[in-house]
Amino acid sequence: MSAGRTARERVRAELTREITDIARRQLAVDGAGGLSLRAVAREMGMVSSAIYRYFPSRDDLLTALIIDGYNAVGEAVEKADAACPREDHAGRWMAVCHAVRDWALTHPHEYALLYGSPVPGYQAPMDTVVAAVRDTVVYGRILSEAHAAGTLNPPDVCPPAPAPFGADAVRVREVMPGVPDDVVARALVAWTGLFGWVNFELFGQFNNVILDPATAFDHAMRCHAALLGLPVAATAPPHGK
Amino acid sequence: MSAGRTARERVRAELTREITDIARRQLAVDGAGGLSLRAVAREMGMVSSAIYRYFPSRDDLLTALIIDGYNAVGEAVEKADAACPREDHAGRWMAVCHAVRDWALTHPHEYALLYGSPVPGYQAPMDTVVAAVRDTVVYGRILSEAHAAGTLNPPDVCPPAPAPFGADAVRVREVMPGVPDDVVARALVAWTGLFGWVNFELFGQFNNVILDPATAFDHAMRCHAALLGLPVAATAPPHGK
DNA sequence: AGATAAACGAGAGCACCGCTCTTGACGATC
DNA sequence: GATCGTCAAGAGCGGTGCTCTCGTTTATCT
Repeated sequence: MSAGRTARERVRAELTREITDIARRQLAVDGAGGLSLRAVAREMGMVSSAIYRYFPSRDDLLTALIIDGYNAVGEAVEKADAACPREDHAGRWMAVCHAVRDWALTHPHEYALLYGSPVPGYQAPMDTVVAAVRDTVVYGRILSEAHAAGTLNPPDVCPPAPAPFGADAVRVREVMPGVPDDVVARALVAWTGLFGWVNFELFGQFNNVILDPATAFDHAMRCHAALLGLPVAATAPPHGK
Repeated sequence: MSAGRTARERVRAELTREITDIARRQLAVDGAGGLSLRAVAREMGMVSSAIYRYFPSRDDLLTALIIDGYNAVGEAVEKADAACPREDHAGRWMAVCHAVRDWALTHPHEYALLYGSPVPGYQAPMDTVVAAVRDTVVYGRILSEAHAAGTLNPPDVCPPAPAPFGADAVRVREVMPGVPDDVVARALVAWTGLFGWVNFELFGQFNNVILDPATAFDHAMRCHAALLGLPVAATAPPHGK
């Protein structure tokens, strides 16, 4: 079962992988719009129509790259979380934030493909959603464990979550069992705040304004941690330069 | 000065406007990637090359649409703010949030053009930045006035802003004079949180999870208001259906 | 072992795109 | 009335995604 049984299946898997590799390289250079099947074929010494034996359309190739991207950021988040002491829930949250930002900064076009504007006419198939929530699962687990450990003490500053929110909260709670509605709401605030910040930084809204985004980002995520009720220190960790 | 003096200038201005109108309509249907100069020309009964008399390249047409978009959302924000009592700073913040979200929901492709992934190879010229900050100026003025009125009382939950952040804070403070560093930091948190939420909602990250985004959004923005120190009520306003 | 079916690469071709260049007609200005 | 700048039109270049057909190769079934 190491690879496909027949020689044909083996070379097919290898070529498929080569296509996605080249496509990812092009993506990193030119962005999603610059991804060209013909260019991929040219670089492989093939003819453009041959690519369609492996990916029936450009969108299917994009889907493969999107799934790979979600898995890459999910894996980065998982590793960052795993490197922290289990009981340091605030540190794990901060590690997740920095992992997302670091991955986004090193893979800007892939990040844009995942969290930027959807490519026009492209409909994300169901295959993507399972990979898309890998990072969210990690995030939810941190909150869930912090709540179970009793270290999640959200300050009494927000108004109580409105009753109709409860219906949505039960769905979000699937990735953070046991967490009460008010904290679920704050979890959404922090999660959207994390990606909102990275979007601003990556898509240029901070240009000429925030010149030291690393410092500001770290502090902003600490504010989110504080609102969540995670006990967070003031000074920045030794992370980054 | 109502319009250009000569007849030639008048018809030129009119045609330029017609081009942007058609382009905006195409943008609303097919998104930024689907914007085609040839299609615009076809709809105008012109030949494609004639468009280049008015916009030297596709990117220049995009720039015009981007500037229009920034002005549109800026105007929506200004109107929403102006409709509130001056001293109700929390209400004004909530009005701004809902104005941004409502405009984004009614103009999703234009919003994506402004706040989504940058189109590959496109470099935003300087003309765009002045229009881009119209909404931010409104936001900053609300905070500045609330601070001056003494109604801005941020709860003591966040760690103090690190010293290196001060350099960036002075630039942000240009749109919110008088506001101390700690509040400037929280202002960035709230602002990125607002657009981060709208991005998630518009770009599909909430699909199958948040089914009542209006309710959740309103509450999330109230949480941000609370963190900012704006006195905010619990229940939702009569806004929307 | 031989026949059958599936998979494959190559090539031509379609309709579209952004963009450039040239040409001839029109209109404002001196 | 001549001139000069502006304009729409057309042809054309190189690029794109995608389809179809054509021989060839490979795996599988009888």
